Amino acid sequence: MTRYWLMKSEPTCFSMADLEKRSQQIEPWDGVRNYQARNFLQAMQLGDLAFFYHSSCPIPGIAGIISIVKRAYPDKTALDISNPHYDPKSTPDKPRWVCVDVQLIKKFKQTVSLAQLKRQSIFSSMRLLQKGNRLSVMPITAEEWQAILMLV
DNA sequence: GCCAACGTTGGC
DNA sequence: GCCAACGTTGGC
Repeated sequence: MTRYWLMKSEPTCFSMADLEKRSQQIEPWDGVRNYQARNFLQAMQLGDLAFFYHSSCPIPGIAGIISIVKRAYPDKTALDISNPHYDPKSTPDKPRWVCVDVQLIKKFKQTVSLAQLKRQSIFSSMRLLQKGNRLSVMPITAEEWQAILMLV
């Protein structure tokens, strides 16, 4: 059974438009440095779908749909001392962080904005809208997924 | 730039 | 194990 997720990225760092330009429109989703988010990455199955969310930008919101095309594997950026996400506590023997590969499925013509989601009470229970929520990877229910697609 | 909320660190 | 201090996230 397909499961649904939401994955955040700051577009100045990596955007939907960036993914669109990649070879085969596939990219490792790396740099996650939060244990709860990491555990969600590890739970992802091939073919799971996710919303690509743009954060910390003029119009925060969902920019499109991506698919998990490679299950969790060690995140090499944690071992690279020159990488901003370098973590000295992660080692090749005991990698602490993981990434998955994602592939572009659909880029929305217009972002489904956070403001739009907030306008409808059906979304108020979403983890994304909970006060103080900062998780960069989170599950979405099938109902939430379908309801958001109606806004595209 | 501000600030609330959260996670992590480290002293005790 | 507690908790204050600090760094980060992310909307506004």
